Amino acid sequence: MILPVHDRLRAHLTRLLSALYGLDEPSLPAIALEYPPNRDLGDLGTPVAFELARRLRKAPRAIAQEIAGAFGTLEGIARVAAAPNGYLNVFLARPAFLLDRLNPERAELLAAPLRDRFAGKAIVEHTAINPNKAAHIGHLRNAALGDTLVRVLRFQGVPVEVQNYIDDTGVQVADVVVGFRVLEGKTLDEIREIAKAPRFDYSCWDLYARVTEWYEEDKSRLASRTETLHDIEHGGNENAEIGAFIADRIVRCHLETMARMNVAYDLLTWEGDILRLKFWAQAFDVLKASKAVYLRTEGRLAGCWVMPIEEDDKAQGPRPKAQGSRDVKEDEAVAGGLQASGDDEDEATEEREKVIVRSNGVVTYVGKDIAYQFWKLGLLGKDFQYRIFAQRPHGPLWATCSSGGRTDHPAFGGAAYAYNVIDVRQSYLQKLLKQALVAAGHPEGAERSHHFSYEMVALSHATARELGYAPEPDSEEARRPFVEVSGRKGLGVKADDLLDTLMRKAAGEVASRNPEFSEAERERIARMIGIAAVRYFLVKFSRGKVIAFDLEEALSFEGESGPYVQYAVVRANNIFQKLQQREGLDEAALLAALQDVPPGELTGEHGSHELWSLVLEASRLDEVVEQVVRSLEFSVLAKYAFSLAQAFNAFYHRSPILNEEREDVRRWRAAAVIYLRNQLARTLEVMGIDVPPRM
RNA sequence: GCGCCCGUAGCUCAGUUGGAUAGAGCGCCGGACUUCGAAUCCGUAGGCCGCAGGUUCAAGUCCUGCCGGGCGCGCCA
Repeated sequence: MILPVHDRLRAHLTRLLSALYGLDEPSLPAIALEYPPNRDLGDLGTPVAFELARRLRKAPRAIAQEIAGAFGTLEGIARVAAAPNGYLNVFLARPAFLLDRLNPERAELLAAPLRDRFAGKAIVEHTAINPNKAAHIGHLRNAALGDTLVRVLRFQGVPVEVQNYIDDTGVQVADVVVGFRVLEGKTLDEIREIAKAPRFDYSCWDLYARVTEWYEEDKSRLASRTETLHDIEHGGNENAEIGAFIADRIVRCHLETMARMNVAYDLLTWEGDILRLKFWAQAFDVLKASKAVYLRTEGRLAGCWVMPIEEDDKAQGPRPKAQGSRDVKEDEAVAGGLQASGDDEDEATEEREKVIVRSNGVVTYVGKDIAYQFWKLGLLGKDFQYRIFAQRPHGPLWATCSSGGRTDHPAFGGAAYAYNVIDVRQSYLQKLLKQALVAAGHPEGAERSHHFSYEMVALSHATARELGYAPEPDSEEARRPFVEVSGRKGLGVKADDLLDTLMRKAAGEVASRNPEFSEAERERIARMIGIAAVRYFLVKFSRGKVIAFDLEEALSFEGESGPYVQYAVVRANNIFQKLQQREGLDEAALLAALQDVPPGELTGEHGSHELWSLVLEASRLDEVVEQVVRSLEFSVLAKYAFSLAQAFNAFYHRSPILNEEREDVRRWRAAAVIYLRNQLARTLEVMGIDVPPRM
């Protein structure tokens, strides 16, 4: 870890600057720390002298020299130097730096001061797939980002509660119910039978596409959707029972899929429970009391409870589009109110308002979400009941329920921070959520609510073609850079298909290199490699970028990929296996004797800083994680893992470790590689990627 | 119309508290396996960082305007 060094150095420089120039701390510039382009210049550097130049009326170089001259001594710092261009560069005490980090007790001491920076629990909500069909590649992006967020927060010591929101009462479930009952004429018992076959979610995927087609052939058929939806909302009838059954089974399929990706949850929150437990009524009281919403008595919104939308956004001309839940836009509206009235020009001057409760008394989607968000932050004054949804090796998976819950559940909700991992198309709604919090007198709640937004996954033309989809040669679709996924049309790469393909390919690669492996061993390792490939792929792009998913590219195990990083760790591990075999020397024994070995290889006396560069770079994981949490940009983490692996591979190729003849050199190299391997494995863990024993 | 996002090498993308010489993968071309594993490594070629202004000691990064593309804006969810 490098952050303790940053902190110590900043504190020292701050004291130094105020003593040297009589500047009081608040007026000091922030001390930026960076890494000089090469280790000859230094290990850390700061341009602080540039910032002070004007104020002190001195040349940056002179300031840097003064600081260097007055620097004194600081634990862990070997020396400082003023560069001719004005940078102040710092050289670390290299052997101590590495030894500290290889000693668990010392490392613990170093990390301790950074531990208590975060107070309170964070809730991360992710995945939230409509429980009516199989998960697809877009859902995998959500889960991979969400789960990585969970892992980086936990890395920092933040207690995290992972929630998966299940929209069991929405149109999409209703559509599949219509499919089974009306198109297929099935009863609940028959559906139960169908669901016993593997991959029930796949059958629903196809059925859902067929229902959509069926609606399109004759719009009057949408009446059965409306009727079914009504039944589901009210409960106590066969449609509701079927809907509940389907949602339950599909959620179990989704959980299996996500488990394959090393993704797990603490709690499933069901929309049905939010309705049944009248969370909304509670939130509504709060909003009314704080005047955040009010009843419209005239105009076209007469009879609606509305929330004023502040800010400059005077959007008009609504364009009909999406429907669905968290994973909205994949299913475009097929019918029903497709024509916007478009005759409200005369009301252009009217203040913008968002309807929260319709004139018929039914709450909108935003309303339910507001109630949920209030609960997440402990501002609702109401709680769910809880049941155990499934048993897992590491403990039960809990789900909300409306009655008959258990008393021995952990405390859920009431978090200090809430992260909602939902794609960018929901930005508007997420903004309203924060506004509602502010309006209800909880600005700090809004502060602590984060919409983790990301762009969608589309398909490359090549991959769409492979799936049997070819746009009209001269159409607009054909000219676009990618093809949009559509649950409605059933066009998309199913998550399990992708995972199957990846693991099959990985198994082939493993078999060709390790023919002696048992089938079980091969499959186990292939699984780890497959996961590494998808998870790395989904996280390496910045979140604001549309991924044009290309199967061939995702299947690559070479170059910048998850398996590349795994390979580096596996090779490093092999070195130490050999060390044990050849010399009977284990890692602990090797490290124990290190203190007395001349450290020339590490300090650069042998003419190269390469080994030290590896150590320094490997130590930056905590800094990278901090940057990742600050920016919520995980591509940084992926690039870090890759560049570290790359640096190791290059080093490994050039410099013998076990076969090095000079004893001291061999030992320091081995020590540095141990540290690098530990850090790289840790980095992979934060990305949800395992390290195979061999590959 | 208004808001948000994207525009960097042939392709796909990093570069997200403004800092020292703009990077990687893929692809192309050429090299390295009797050595700790070639899922690897080394080398060559490839750039008005969309355009134009501005701020700054310093701009791919911040500000303004424009161009091109995507998304969003409902008594849907």
